[in-house]
Amino acid sequence: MSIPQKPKSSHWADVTAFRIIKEKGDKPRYVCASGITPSGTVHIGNFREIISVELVVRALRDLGKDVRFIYSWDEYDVFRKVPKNMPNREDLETYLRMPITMVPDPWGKEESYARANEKEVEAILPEVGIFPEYIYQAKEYTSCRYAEGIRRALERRDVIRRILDKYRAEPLPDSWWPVVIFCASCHKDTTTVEHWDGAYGLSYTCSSCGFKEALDFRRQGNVKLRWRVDWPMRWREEQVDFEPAGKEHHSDGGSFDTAKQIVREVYDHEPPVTFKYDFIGIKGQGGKISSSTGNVISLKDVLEVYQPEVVRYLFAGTRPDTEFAISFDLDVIKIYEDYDKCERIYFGKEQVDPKKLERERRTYEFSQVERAPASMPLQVPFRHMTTLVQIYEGDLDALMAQEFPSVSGEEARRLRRRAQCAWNWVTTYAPEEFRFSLRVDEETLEPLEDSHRKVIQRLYHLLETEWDSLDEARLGEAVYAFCEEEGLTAKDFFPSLYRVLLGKDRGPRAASFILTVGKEKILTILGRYL
RNA sequence: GGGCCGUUAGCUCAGCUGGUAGAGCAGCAGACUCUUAAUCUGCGGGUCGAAGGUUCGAUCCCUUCACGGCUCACCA
Repeated sequence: MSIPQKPKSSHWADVTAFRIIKEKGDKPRYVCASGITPSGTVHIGNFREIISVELVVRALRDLGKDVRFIYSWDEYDVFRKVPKNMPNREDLETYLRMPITMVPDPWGKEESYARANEKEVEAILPEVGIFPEYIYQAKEYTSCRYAEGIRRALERRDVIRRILDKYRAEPLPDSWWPVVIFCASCHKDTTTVEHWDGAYGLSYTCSSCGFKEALDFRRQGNVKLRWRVDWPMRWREEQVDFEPAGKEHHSDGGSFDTAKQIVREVYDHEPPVTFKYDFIGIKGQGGKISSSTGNVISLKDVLEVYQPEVVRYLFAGTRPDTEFAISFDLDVIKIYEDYDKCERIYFGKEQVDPKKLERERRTYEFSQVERAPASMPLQVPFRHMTTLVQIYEGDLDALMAQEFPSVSGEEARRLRRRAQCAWNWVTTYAPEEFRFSLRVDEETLEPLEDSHRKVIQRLYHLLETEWDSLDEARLGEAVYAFCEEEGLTAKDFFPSLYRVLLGKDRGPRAASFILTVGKEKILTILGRYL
């Protein structure tokens, strides 16, 4: 197609896309890769890798480029230890040293431990609009796809050793090989290479079961390259143009660094364009995650509180090399406000200086699961949503039907999702002051002094007769007037009102709250005090 | 020891194709005879870690230094 003169915007994903085209040249197709080892629950930190790639993929596609987006499950890897958050830990221990694809699923649903971890991710990525092509490395290895790559590594093992030794405290021993062999009999990696025939033949012995054999790795797939060699080999195999990596891989002597050297000196190929991404912290979560995932925060957990667009916004709006924390505390409200503001800017409802405009618009586009809506969706602030959702006691169907009867389609889906998140947040993470439940079905009466009861009664009559003409200000004034006439101050009275409505001394701003709750429910409750 | 990243208003941070700094919260003042991160309006001016350099001009580029943090030196 063509090589653009400058990035589409100053957004980091556009800048990276521009770099890829500039460094790799004008290609009919670009390969962007991501990958992790499913050796445990895939957490939100791992998610940063895949969404970072996805954003760059989008940026390239927005430039009219054809992109292959691959996600490698590096699952032909040894089961080293049993993670703390797994069930049936003792059973799992039997499988230590085997590839994680041969360890059973501790939940007993999937074909393997690796697959169970993979499935969880694959099932949820579509929710945030991410659709990579998955590559299962155990399948690739066991089908002997990488035989040539393995042979090359064996041939140049001295080169590899020299590269790795530059950074090691202890040089690799003479007996070191760039491969790991899983015993064909007991499946463990406790094997020692005895001999390499200079081509495709390897012989080994297993210290666990005593098994020994000579194999041809063009026909037998239990030989794999060690991580630091495997990565560069696959760069060439898939012709990868772009792949980011965590900061731990990016320092000198880190695996990305050595892979860069190995791909050049062993595989005669250029490394992909890259950047490093920082870790993700968690804030205000306080160990409230369900026991099924232990203390590991996964994308699923984040989606309980943040609607998909906002999750994307979090990552799209932060430079990858910056560490940030995902909050589960009061900051959630602020994050939603920021997203809504970005949305308003995108739709021209809020003015911002031209420099920021371009970036904000792009961030909004990148935040969308599919594409940006044609017109601005109805915005219901998260804070307000927490009130609504509690009035309806989590009944989202009723909430949607009664509060937003005219909203439909995608707009309704987003709103409903936000309502669900608000409910989850209120019930799980919000501070106690945020929670309430209307005493619609609670028949027990609060003991009230006469003057307080009188104000309640007068309020009842006012609401009954003039509901349709009341607004927040008028209602507020009226309540105050009633108090004064009964010789009460607002400060004295309001706790009673809240006890009557919610069974506690405090609650959301009274006037707007009453109007939001609705005539029927309010009169039901207040009517008990007539 | 190597590498990387920070150091900007009280706090949390934006600002990164160089043109003498912004936002939120806090704070202060006023409005509202209501209350949860509760409403409205106005205000506040920080040697942009330090010292050099490049430039007509640097928070933004280069060098050095000081703090703080992360990471590799085992595996993946």
